[in-house]
Amino acid sequence: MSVLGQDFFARPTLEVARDLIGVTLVHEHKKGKISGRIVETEAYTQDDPASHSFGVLDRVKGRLHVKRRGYGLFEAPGTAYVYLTYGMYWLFNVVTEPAGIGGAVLIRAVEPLEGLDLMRAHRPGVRKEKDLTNGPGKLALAFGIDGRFHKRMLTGSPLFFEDTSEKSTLAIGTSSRIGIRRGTEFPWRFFVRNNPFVSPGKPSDHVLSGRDF
DNA sequence: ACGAGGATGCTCT
DNA sequence: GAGCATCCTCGTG
Repeated sequence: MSVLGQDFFARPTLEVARDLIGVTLVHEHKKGKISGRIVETEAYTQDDPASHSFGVLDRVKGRLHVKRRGYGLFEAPGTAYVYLTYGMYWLFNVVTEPAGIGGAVLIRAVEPLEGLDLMRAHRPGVRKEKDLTNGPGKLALAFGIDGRFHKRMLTGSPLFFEDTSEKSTLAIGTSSRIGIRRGTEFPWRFFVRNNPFVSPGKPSDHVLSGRDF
């Protein structure tokens, strides 16, 4: 087991998204340790109409405007990009590529490993274990991740990624991404095949699988 | 199992 | 004012 450092994230976004499958997400929470195995991710790149970084550079004529949404995607690799969607749910991303290039990976689902009691406390009313973390908004709630983590470095405590040795045996599928209107033609969602902890959402182009890795 | 509809607030046009 | 990288509840089958 080893903690993933900046060099892991300073690579092409698609590679990072694929390689994060099987990695353990750890939050050393004040009330106890929470962890889960990542089973679903999505890649968002700079030249991607679905990404918050899309067109940001052009619209300000080459100069980044700090207040604009998407600015955080140009931060150093391994930085958290956390934002509120639908006015209610935090979505947790990790910034990829060298600093100055706007890419990130959305963590969409994990399989709970440690801190199930804390997850349940953060997700009152949830009955089945898989419903604790089988979606990007759900896992943020279960892990206690919110806007306070925006722009924080994810290469050490309290929130970080831990590599494991069992990854190579995982059957990884791909599809178009979920919940987007533009960029639906890109198969940039990665997930563990036949894993019950993957989110129930439908890919935006209604094609269930691309090629496998 | 699956689909429709509402919640809710920030960003951008 | 529209759109949003979502989730929950409540229908029907």
